[in-house]
Amino acid sequence: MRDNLTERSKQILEAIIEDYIVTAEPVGSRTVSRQHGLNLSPATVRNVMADLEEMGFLASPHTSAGRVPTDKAYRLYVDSLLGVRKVAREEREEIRKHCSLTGKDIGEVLHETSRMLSSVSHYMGIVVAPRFAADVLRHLEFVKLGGRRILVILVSQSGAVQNKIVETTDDFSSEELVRMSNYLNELVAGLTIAQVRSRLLEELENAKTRYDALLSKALRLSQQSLPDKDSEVFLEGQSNILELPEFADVGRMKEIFRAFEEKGQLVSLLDQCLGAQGINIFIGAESRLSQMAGLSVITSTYMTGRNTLGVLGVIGPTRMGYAKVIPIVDYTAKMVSRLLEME
Amino acid sequence: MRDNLTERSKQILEAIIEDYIVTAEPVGSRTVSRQHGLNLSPATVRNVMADLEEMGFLASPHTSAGRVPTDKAYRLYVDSLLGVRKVAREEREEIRKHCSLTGKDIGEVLHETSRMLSSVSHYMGIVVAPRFAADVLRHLEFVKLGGRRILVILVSQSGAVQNKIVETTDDFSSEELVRMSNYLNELVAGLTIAQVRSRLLEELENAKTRYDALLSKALRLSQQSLPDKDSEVFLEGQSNILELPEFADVGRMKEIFRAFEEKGQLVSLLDQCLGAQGINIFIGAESRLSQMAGLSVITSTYMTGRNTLGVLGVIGPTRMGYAKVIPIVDYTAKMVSRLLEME
DNA sequence: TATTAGCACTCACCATTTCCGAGTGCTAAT
DNA sequence: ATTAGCACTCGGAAATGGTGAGTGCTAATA
Repeated sequence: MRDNLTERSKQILEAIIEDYIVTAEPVGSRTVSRQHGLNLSPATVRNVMADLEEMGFLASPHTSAGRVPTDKAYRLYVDSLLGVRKVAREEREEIRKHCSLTGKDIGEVLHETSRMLSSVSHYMGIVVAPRFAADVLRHLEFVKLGGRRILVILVSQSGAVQNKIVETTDDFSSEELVRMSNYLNELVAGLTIAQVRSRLLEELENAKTRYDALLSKALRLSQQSLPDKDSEVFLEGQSNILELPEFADVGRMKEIFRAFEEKGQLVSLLDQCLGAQGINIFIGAESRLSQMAGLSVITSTYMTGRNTLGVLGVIGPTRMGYAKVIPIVDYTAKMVSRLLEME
Repeated sequence: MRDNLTERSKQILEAIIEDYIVTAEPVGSRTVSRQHGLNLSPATVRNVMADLEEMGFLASPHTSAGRVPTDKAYRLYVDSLLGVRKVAREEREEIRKHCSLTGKDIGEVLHETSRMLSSVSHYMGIVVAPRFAADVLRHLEFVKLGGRRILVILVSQSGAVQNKIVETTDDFSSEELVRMSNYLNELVAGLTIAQVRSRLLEELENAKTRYDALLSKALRLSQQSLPDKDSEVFLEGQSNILELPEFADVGRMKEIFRAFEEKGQLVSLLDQCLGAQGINIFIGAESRLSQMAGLSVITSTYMTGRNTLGVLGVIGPTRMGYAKVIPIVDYTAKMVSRLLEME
């Protein structure tokens, strides 16, 4: 038996995967031969299964258990076996009805999206907020707080807001602050936050401004508030995966929760998807993170125009209901994109 | 034996509690008689223990196990047995070094505080952000986003920022938006957000503004953006409690995580502490929440001047290291208060 | 009278054993 | 090429028995 699979073995593999997805139990030859249309005796199925195991698509936990699909099997499954399904009507409803902007801020919208993804998929929903630094600065404002504290507010094109408190040595008047922000708004109009950063540096060197004390202070002030915080991640529905039998073991559980508490790794994993547009799937150990063993991630990017903003998706067990979840993620990404469109 | 405890039985109870706090194992009479200064035979200790059990301070999991302190025992312990300790030097260090404001926003500061509480205490840290509505509005601003979308930015006295996207039917020019915000800033100067709300309504009725289309639109616009979101909660260190032996059971685990995913209940529990200044302790079932069985909460309020802002604290098992954690929470609350002071 | 030693008893916990059946791989028959 | 038949494997549940920490009671002791 060569490495290319016959039609039949594909069908059997698919049957095993689909059975395992719902039962989470090793699948035996009887089961396959019985429930699925293909009329084959258990013995025949066993032969095929032995081949599939040799090719690395199946594994047996021990001699007298059934077979379990490997990551390789899931990969094949999502790449070629899986028929593309549409989003079910109720799911579509639930996604749609959550889409509204008025009265919320961007963060809230993304947070809710993550919650929605988790509740529709019954796994974990994850949304990575746009990198602020990559966005175009729309508006900048200084607000005087008590004492020597100044609040710097940055608004990006897409409506994201960042604010930072800065403590100054000088005591600026409100009028000075207004003048400063007018000056700066003009200086940086239309630049991305990242560009603003270098623009400020340039300007600091500039002979003209060097002799205007107020302006150069303004430059310094805004510079202090530019360091970007790490991108926000919204991860919801962690309790959903507590229900899964494969994580009933407390040790495994701990490991996963520890991993998710440190959002950084998660971000760098999902950042890899930023480049590739559309649906992206990591199965189990494919991502190099050992903590992801047994977990799969389905992501898609959301964007305005041709500008990719961020990544959203669902994290579940490798035996996730791909056929159902993939369309959900896809549809959600599209809806969020449309929602954030600021023509 | 009447309900008032002799000095000796108090000592024994204390010994049992403290032993149980570190071991998480039922404490037997041998153990008590051996390690603690009071020279008593196991038999004597047993007699006392039997009394304490009858009085409801101890419970036996089963005949041949030691005794376990009840919630009532912990209550007595924190109220009268426990000597007030100071914060250890290293802990104080760790708390202090985290206290800085520059380059962060309020949310970030509180989030970090929660993380810090969890890492210092080794339980969960929790911080409830100030109710925005109770704070005085400092500044209000409209920023035009693409299309018919307007971003409303509200800045409170204490430096908290809320922003909301509002979709309008009219297409305002930037100049109009500036005029509108000037008008409104003047109108609501010095009022709390809650007061602003009613002030806006009043003004909408007002004859003067009724005939100025722009102004009345401004009023409606800002009104739309006032509905407060539920107060933010920062809960960190959930994985810490995964380590605790009493939650090794998966069922218990699930329950707790489910409870914490729904932050609402947590908030309403902690809101009860807003009134009472200073340290506040809930032990196990004292809070009416069934999910809190086995958990205790130590909280304190943080404030600027005599204005209570919010609540922060630590959530741990009932057998928490009270002697260590209480001072930590107390000290942290003071530091955060000082940090947010905006003279 | 308060404390303590002694002792019989209880019961969770651990390790061991036993048993069962689902599932396999092989071989021979179709 | 497929399938029936069969011996074999091995995890997991249930039954068994021993161990020891801990108890409550009683009688001796200071």
